[in-house]
Amino acid sequence: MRQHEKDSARNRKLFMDAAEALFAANGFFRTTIEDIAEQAGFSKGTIYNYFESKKNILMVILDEKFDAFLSGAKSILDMNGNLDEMLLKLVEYHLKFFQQNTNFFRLIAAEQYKLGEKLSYEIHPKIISNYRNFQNLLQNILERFPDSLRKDVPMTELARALHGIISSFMTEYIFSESRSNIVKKAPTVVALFLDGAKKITRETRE
Amino acid sequence: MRQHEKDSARNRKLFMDAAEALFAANGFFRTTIEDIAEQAGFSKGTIYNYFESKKNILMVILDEKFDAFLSGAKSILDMNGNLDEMLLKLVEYHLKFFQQNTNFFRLIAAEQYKLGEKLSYEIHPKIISNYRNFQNLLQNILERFPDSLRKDVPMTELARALHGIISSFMTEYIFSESRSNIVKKAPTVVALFLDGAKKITRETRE
Amino acid sequence: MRQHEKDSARNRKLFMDAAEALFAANGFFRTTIEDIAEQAGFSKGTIYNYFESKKNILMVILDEKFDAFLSGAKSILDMNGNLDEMLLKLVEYHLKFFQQNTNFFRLIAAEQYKLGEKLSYEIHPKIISNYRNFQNLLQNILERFPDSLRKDVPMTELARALHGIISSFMTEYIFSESRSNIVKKAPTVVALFLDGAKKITRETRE
Amino acid sequence: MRQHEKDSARNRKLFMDAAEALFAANGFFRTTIEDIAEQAGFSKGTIYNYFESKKNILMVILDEKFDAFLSGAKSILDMNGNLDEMLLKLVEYHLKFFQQNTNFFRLIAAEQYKLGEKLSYEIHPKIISNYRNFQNLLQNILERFPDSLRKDVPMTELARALHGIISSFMTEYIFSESRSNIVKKAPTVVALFLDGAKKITRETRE
DNA sequence: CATGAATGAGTCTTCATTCAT
DNA sequence: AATGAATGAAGACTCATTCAT
Repeated sequence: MRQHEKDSARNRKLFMDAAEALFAANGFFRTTIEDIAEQAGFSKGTIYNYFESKKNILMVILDEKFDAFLSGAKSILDMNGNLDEMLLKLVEYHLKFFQQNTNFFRLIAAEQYKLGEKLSYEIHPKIISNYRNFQNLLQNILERFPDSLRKDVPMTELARALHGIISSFMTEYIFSESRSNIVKKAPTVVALFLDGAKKITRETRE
Repeated sequence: MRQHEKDSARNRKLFMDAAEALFAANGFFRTTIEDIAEQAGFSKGTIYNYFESKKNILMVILDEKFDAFLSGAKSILDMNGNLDEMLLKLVEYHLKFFQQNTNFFRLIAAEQYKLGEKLSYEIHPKIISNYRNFQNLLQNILERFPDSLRKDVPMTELARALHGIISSFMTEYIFSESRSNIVKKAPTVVALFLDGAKKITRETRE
Repeated sequence: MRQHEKDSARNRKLFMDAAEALFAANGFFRTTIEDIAEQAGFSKGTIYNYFESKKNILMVILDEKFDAFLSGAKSILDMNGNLDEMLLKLVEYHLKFFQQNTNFFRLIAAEQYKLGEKLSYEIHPKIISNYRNFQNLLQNILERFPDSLRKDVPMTELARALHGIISSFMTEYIFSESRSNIVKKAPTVVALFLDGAKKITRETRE
Repeated sequence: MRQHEKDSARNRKLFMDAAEALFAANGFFRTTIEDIAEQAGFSKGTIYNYFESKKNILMVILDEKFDAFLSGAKSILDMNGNLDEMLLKLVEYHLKFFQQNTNFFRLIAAEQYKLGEKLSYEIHPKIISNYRNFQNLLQNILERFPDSLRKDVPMTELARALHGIISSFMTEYIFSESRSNIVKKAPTVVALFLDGAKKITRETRE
């Protein structure tokens, strides 16, 4: 890789980081190309040497983050462990990724469903797909332990509930603008998911 | 109420319904005043006889829906019942309200975090406030049954988890564009929340 | 004249008074038809039973006031008197008319030159014409006393200077928002015009 | 000063000249941003690289012209001369400035009093202030020669009368759309102001 | 006649994108 | 590659005028 290619890659990253932060903070339509350029330390026109369009920046951000997130999550599937351990690892991974990419989650939360007709045709599927992919990973793990899980609720819905509990902790984190270590909440999330909210005699369950 | 007052109220409703649907479908910034007018069957300028500005339409929608949602939820608190029954009622209420106002939930999900600096100062607090208010209602119910609930997790987090499970079922509904009766899922939601995903000998729990 | 005709004339006057005041206060383009209607105690649409258009209101106001002003001024020409007396009468008349119609003078001062291409084609000539007509009246009087006036300056310019001095007192009145009796200044105006600002031995002049 | 800075200043001037001419010709509200851009040889949006808003263009024009006018007038005060000479210089200066900036005077004459509530709060004071400042300059000169001037009329009113005579010649120039050299009228203006319109034996006055 | 809801042409302003330097 | 002036399509909002009641 020659020098100018390294520069190029570095600048591209600068634009993407700036865009990610600004999209998250102000929304896609309220963020101007000039805002992004300024934040990245360049001037407006330069962006078009790196990205085709404003929309393209968003697409690239989504692709890179989703790829990174899912490939990391998948690598956890290859590990061994019992139900509790596996779930804990995955939940910890999600919360950690969230903590390191709060801006990004804010962004997809904000633009979660629709961004306008044209844009949404391209972006919405990415978001849904990522959402479902992660939920499938959860489900994959659960399916390895059929005997440990209740039968009266479909696996899909079990996975969905876990996904919901994880999300609720992230939402709280975003709304409260807390800076505490959310990863520590992983055991609570798993415990609530597996054992529920009711008071029980622990002995009878294990 | 005279005729023109009835018309006025009816037209206002027409605009709000149109705006709600379009904001939900295309986002606030992608939706033009002209779109809303056309959808409502009027022309551009007429909107300004009913609302001060585009932003004002959004504010009014949020206020009305949140008020309706919360006042309905509060009335459930006045009822009696055991933990399972109370939670079931509240979850059913939420899912029903969701089913009747899917557009609205899509809207607040989409605009959940940020809408741009100025707008978000006024709207974000409303959304957070509604979110917290409902979570507090859940917590209020849980607090009536301290002896039935596990002690190792704070009430706040129990309520948060329940809120998360409810949301995950609504998210699925939105993503899948399902038209099935989501209210039927209320017992599953409550069961998962209270008893968790693990297979257990029911007898030992009660 | 039947009753409804009297009402009609009265309402017409209400609209014109309202329009005159508002045009003067806010300018023609900043004044809305709704403002005028409200000020007159009617609602928007009613204006169109009395006037063809917003522009038409302005035209009618100008015509009526200019006619009144000039016909009053002309009647002074029919009187007798020496130079000082005649000028004093005319200046007093102008200042009195001004005082009773401050709004109107504010209006023509503000819209004095142009109101936009279309409008100005119709209104500008009226204003200029009135301006010149009054100046001609002044000149007519001066021309009756050729032996009393300096010969080194054309009559036109003498009349113009007098017009200027009158206007400067009205301008001061408007700018200072004074409510004092401007008519009292007539003798000063005439004296300054006839004798100038220099200190002189009065005896040598008469 | 680098090239693009020169261009920038030049373009800014182009916009201001175009705006000045159009505001003068058609009034502020009748002049559109697109008119100005076209007249200046640019397209609409470009104006906003040079001025914040349409209103801002007007403000900047007023500020620059008034500053130039008053600073030029003040420099005349520093000169020496007798009453006639000093007044002649100042009147010539005013008429010359007028001749070189007819558009501008047309503009402030047209917008002299009101431009609508908001705008007038900012612009009206500028116009009045300039008007008074110049009148004060006239008065300053007159006050240097108390023994040459009549005592029965306050200095303020003497200055006002002179201002009025000057204005009447400019008004005539605008109304007649004359292109003759108005500066030549300065001696007439001064003579009429100082000696009045009456025929006198010049010898008796000096 | 009076009303005021509806209309839509007209205006200011924003901003993604282009392109000459 | 970087710049930033120029562009012009697009959108919020205003308001004179119309017209059904």
